[in-house]
Amino acid sequence: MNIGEASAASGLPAKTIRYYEDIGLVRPGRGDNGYRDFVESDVHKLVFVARSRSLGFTVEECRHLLSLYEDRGRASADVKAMAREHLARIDRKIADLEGLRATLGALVERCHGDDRPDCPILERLSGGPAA
Amino acid sequence: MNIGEASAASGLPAKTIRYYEDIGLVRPGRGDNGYRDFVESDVHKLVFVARSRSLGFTVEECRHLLSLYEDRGRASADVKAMAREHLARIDRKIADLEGLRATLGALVERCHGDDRPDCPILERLSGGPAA
DNA sequence: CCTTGACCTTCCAGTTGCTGGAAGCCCCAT
DNA sequence: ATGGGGCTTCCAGCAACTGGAAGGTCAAGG
Repeated sequence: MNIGEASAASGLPAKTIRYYEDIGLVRPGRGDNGYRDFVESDVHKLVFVARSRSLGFTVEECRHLLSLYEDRGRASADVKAMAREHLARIDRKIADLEGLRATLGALVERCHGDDRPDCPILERLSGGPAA
Repeated sequence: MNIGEASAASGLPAKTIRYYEDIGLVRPGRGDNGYRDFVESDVHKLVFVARSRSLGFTVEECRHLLSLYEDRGRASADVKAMAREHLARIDRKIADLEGLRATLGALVERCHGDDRPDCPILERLSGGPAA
């Protein structure tokens, strides 16, 4: 199948699929006309990568997960370890964002937000105590 | 003062300060030797930008905040609106991450993580119902 | 047979926000 | 004058695509 169908089947833009080929995530065959030719297993891989990406794994992690997936004898412990690491990253990110949210939220609350020029947000950014 | 001192005073790497000059966030003067010459107000701006960035504003937003800050007659409503928008973005991001966390956390829980090859995480990535 | 339009190809550039490194001045102390 | 820092510029690269230009291919309609 052509890249357009592969795109429809996987939900990934054609551009992205070409990019994934560039970096060696998929290796579709080629027809006589030079068009890429995707078989079922290629599409399967694309879906796998799309799902992994949507869970926030980096492309390199996807590559790794893919290789684990294709290694029929691999241990699930490897996968679990990666997933756990990723989970920890997510938790850190959430914590960071919640800190931000608290700080910024407090500033927004204190800003009266009318047409007067004094503004606690700018004051804090400019010179107030950090954090 | 030289870029090194400005860096120490603002907490930003010299490289970053040069970059900020490149994109027009600061415009330090120059000495006869070609060295950048930062005055107090330049450092002040750098600190302002550093704080805004650390609150997660994009560089373009920092530029905007800076111009609002320098406009003595601006309305605090403008600032508040930007901050609120940013707050909404943060909230969306947190929600996304929490969704991820839930999905991935559930998968990790269900993965026994030993040396057997079957793994619910890979199964989900490969073909299970999409989140 | 020719044209039209959709689809495919490659390659180059741009995005965001820096960061690293190379090559080459400059300044100060010994 | 020599050494070691600090300063300058410019070029490249990170992630993960995305947009666009220039051109080849294919199927349908007239």
